[in-house]
Amino acid sequence: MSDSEEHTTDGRQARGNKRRAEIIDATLAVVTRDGAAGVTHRTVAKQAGITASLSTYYFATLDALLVAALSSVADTYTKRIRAIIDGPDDNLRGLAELIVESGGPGRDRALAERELSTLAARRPALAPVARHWRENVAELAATLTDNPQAIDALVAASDGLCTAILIDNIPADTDYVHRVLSQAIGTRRGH
Amino acid sequence: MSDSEEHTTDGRQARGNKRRAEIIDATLAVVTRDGAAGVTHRTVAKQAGITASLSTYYFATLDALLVAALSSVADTYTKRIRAIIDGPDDNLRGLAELIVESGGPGRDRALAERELSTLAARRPALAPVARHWRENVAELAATLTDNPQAIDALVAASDGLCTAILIDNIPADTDYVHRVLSQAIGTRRGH
DNA sequence: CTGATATTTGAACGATAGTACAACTAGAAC
DNA sequence: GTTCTAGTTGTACTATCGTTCAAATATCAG
Repeated sequence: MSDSEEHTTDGRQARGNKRRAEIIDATLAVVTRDGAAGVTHRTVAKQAGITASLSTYYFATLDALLVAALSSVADTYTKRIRAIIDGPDDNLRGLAELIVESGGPGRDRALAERELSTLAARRPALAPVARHWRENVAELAATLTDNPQAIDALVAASDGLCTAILIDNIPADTDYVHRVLSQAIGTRRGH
Repeated sequence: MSDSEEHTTDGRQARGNKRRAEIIDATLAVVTRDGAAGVTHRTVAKQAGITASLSTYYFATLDALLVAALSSVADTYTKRIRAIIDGPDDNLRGLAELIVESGGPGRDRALAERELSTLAARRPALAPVARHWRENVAELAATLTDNPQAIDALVAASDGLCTAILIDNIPADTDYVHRVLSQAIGTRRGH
């Protein structure tokens, strides 16, 4: 935020944006705890420590709220994956670390992303947002290989690994996840 | 059903089981249309052409109904995958065909399975059921390779591919899916 | 036939939801 | 200061929900 913006911005706009973000955070907390089905204006308001009227003031319909919250998760992932791609470290390992976060600090994010793609399966309008994650992972994969099948396999495996971690089907262990990803993309052969 | 069972079975039991199955089918239809969140005794009853009281008679709580419906999907997948393993054809291709069904005749089933695993991420009691799919696919993979990473990569990729098909991110095409699976398991090298 | 049991139906309760709306407060511009 | 606009609050409506319960009907066994 440049200085010029700071002096000309209506303070109420900033307040509104901050409040909007708080509501979205609260929504994601509710999604994590109760699933997308648990998101109501009242549950979110309570979680955010505000009145339900405020929630409806900022998000006119429950639908708008849900879409905004879930879309914000897609944005977060985009940023994270971009950072991995642009960073100095091994992209595949970075991806493995991101996936492993699904079992820890990134659990709410992973759950929300999952709710989004599940919702998108029934709501074509949401599909583009849901595809972001895949597109981002595909972009990262393209830095590792130019084989289309390998790229697609890595994208699919990444998704499946997140789910497996969410349901405690596999260990949230970076080395393990890295090995599976390597297998999928073809840089590791078991025998 | 053997003859002896037919002569000794209380007709009311059969009626009840049939009704129970109808209600579960209606539930899955509602899941497909509106998601798990759309499942209420009333919506299911309407879908099944019965009264809501009947729905609550057979499934005492909404939770019991949801769990039963989603679990039945896991059973269906188990049977299908078992049939592929036991069948005469190529297991990997059979798996590809099963995955491709997610975009067509098996869409409701795939959606329900997805709702189940999403629910299971928040409900540890459901996790064992949600893991069935994975365990079944892993068993099928074990007929193709004994490399643990390859097995895990195939399981993860299968899951991810189903999702991608559900959100129209990839073509529901058997050859394509088969190629990606082959890549993941390591039987195909791009170059 | 009677008594037991399974199935079916409808009414109703308390709770919660989405949403609408009006009044009030706060911030900004002139 | 006044006027406009954004933010905040509380009330209330209609609708739906999960669940409970009792009555009626159908099926089965003796």
